[in-house]
Amino acid sequence: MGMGRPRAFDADAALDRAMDVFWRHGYEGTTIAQLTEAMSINPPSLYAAFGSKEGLLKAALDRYTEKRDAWMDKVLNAQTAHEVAERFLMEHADAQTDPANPPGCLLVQGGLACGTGSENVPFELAARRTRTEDQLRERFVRAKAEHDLDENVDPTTLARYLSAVTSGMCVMASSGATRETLREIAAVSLKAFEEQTKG
Amino acid sequence: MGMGRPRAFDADAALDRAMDVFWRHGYEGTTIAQLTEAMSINPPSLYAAFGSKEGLLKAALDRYTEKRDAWMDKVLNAQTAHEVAERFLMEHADAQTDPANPPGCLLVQGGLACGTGSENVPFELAARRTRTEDQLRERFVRAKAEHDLDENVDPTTLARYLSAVTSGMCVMASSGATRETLREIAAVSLKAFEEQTKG
DNA sequence: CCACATCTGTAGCGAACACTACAGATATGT
DNA sequence: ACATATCTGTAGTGTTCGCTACAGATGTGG
Repeated sequence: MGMGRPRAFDADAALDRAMDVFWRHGYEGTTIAQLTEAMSINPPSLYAAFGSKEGLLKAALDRYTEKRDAWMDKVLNAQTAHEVAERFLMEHADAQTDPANPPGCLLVQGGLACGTGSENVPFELAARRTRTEDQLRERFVRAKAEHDLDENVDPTTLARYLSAVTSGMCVMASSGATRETLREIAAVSLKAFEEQTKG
Repeated sequence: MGMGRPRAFDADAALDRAMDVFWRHGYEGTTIAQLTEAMSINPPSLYAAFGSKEGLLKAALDRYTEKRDAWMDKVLNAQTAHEVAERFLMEHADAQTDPANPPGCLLVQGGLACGTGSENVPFELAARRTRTEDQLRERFVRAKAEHDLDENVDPTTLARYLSAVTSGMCVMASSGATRETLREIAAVSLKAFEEQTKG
């Protein structure tokens, strides 16, 4: 018994293309026709590989998360909590205005509110955002253990604050905010972080 | 010559219903069927009154902006710039978690990224967000003239920062953040504001 | 070289979409 | 009371949506 005809396209490259479309148009604003064209495959290939439109999104999100984890490693490996916050904010400002990608972040532009039948999509995106928040919190917990952060600092609050600011930057990036504008916001936020970690 | 049969529904009440649907499902996630059911009218009445789905959204946004302006007046009439920022942040935390409305804010949940043919929608929402930002900036310009804010403070930066934070709060509200969580974020942001206005 | 398993491309499926034609209802102005 | 103008409800329109049946292509294992 044979093993069948091999796939004629690279799944990861195709996912990168799909990611871009979802990112630019949101989940519900994206059509299968746009996806198949961007991925240079036909619908049956898409459905054989990913199951459904939502399955494709999840696969794209998995790939997005992979890349993001690698990126977060760089951020989290900074020496101090302050430097973690600084890198996190500034790298976000740059990433969200990187001309190689659509503005903002897939986890926000992908869809905050969806229609009946796609209720799972905002939930899925939120779970990935929470992941980042958790990674930050864990890092700040460690910083407390290392006496890098003060005793009375709440890692959860810090992580939530940074997460909120970068999500807000996504919204502004989607309406054309420049890299400089986002960096300005990041700089102000960093001062808040400093102030918070002193008190 | 007669003036025709009068409209049998209240347009403003219908707009409030439409607003809720757009807010909860986003522009593209909302169907005409959902709208007509929520508004308790039939499609021809909707189209006679508002022209199109996008026309209805704009009318709903106009009504939303009206209410928001009244709300912003209360905020902007605070005595000091610091109190303006405090009210703005805290009222946002409360409004975005008001059980009477869907979580977040129509201007964000409505749709950051839309499909081909609806490119105008994110633009329209962004314009309304910019309006709020402009109102804040003008208020901070005044605060500078009144020597309430220091000479070297940039009103644009302050307004952008507050706008970014509240937009970020919208994202978090959409994934179930509680009022207390948002207030915590608002409190941290306010410290940033204080720090920024000192330096 | 052959049986088989899987992929590819064409072509199109039913359902849901935004939107509207039309006929009847209900007001106004004279 | 009557002509007119606009609204309402029913019942659709054409289009696009996500998705798939099917036949031919292309590989593997024996």
